[in-house]
Amino acid sequence: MANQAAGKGNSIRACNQARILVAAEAVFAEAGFHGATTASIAARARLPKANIHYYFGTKGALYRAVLANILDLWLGALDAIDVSRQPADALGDYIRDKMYWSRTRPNASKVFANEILHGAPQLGGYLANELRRRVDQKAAVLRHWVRRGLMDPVDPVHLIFSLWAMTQHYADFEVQVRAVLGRKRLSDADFAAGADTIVKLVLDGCGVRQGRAAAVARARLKA
Amino acid sequence: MANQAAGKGNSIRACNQARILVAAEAVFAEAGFHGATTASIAARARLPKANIHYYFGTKGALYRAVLANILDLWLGALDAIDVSRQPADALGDYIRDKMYWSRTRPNASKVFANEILHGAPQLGGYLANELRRRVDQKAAVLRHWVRRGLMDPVDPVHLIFSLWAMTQHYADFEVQVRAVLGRKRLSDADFAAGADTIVKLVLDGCGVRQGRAAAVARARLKA
DNA sequence: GTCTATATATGGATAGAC
DNA sequence: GTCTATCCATATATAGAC
Repeated sequence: MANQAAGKGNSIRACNQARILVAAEAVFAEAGFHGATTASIAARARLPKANIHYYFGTKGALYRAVLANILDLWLGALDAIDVSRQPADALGDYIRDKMYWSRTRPNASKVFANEILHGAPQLGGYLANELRRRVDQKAAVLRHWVRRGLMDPVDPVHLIFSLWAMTQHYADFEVQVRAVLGRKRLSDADFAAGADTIVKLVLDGCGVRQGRAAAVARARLKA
Repeated sequence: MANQAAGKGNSIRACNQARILVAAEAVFAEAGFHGATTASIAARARLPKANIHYYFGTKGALYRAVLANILDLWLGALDAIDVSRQPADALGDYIRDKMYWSRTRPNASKVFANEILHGAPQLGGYLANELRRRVDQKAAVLRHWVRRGLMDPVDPVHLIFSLWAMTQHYADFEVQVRAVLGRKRLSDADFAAGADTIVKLVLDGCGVRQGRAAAVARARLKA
């Protein structure tokens, strides 16, 4: 009887926790940490307010759980920038990947942006450690491509900042993008046009040599 | 007597209002609208809390006053993109101008970013009207340069989004930039390196023809 | 015109019934 | 394990003394 209750309880638990996390991400994205209320999160999750505290203890703990989910997403994205690949493919894929997340998970991007905007009180350690190390690795990859003559000498870390800025803009500043484009909702075509523009800016802006041009650059380096 | 009192009162009034506005911009930037408290704004302005309400009525009215100040700043920046100028100069100046504001008025940028991030409840009208019209004008200028062969065909509106995103990133995501660069404080040199990277990305990314190359492009168009 | 002291509302958190 | 009812801290706003 206890086991059955526990089994059923765990199932309800997992389901309710997931519902709360989804609702919380949306509410934190819309209103920020202080603007979000446990009542509004509960209402969106269609659960009584006390359940929020039952499952996550405090509003702060729930917020940290939402952030942890988002970091999992963010960590994977930089994988595209791999030294074994062609810079054009790697950078193009990374940009389109980030735009995919801006389109499909705008709330995740907004919660992250809000956290950074207000001084990263929860993520300070993550930025200074995991993220910094990861960016340093990817900067080394970009420097390698520069040395091999596959792209112009561009400051790799500032380039990465620009990649983040341009792609996340479509999630974080979505209201402004919609207003300026005169759209009620951003379409897939809008995101594609944005991605194309960013890819061209970055590939031409970094002087990325593709195909025959890359081969010529390699040959020149050997001579 | 009444005049003297009024004169003195107006002077104190102007001074206190200005102090409150400066303090409010900083607190709204750090904490967002809901996170900011009238008490913390008053403390930063070194005035009693009740003065905030005496001068601005409500917290919301004070917030709108801060936003209005920021829009004055923002409106001027796009002036650099003028049809009578060379695209390289215009785009370069615009980028360096925006970076200047990110460096010297990061709080203004953060308050604006926070407002947009959370759906622009106050600025929705401004975005759909003034800003949209202004972007449309500047997009026409960029299209003109494209037609004259001075730069590659690039979607002008998405290009403007990227310009905003890359430059404002250094104010809005300053904590992340600092953490990744391993700085306690961003130096003028850091901002200069960022600006140089963005200028190169944009000028080369848009295939902006300068000097002799521009003359060749013009000659080709005539032939 | 300035500021202290307070009214009122909201929201985070919890006790205790079911 | 779930939820109603309630406590208490915080924050906006104001009344009224100076």
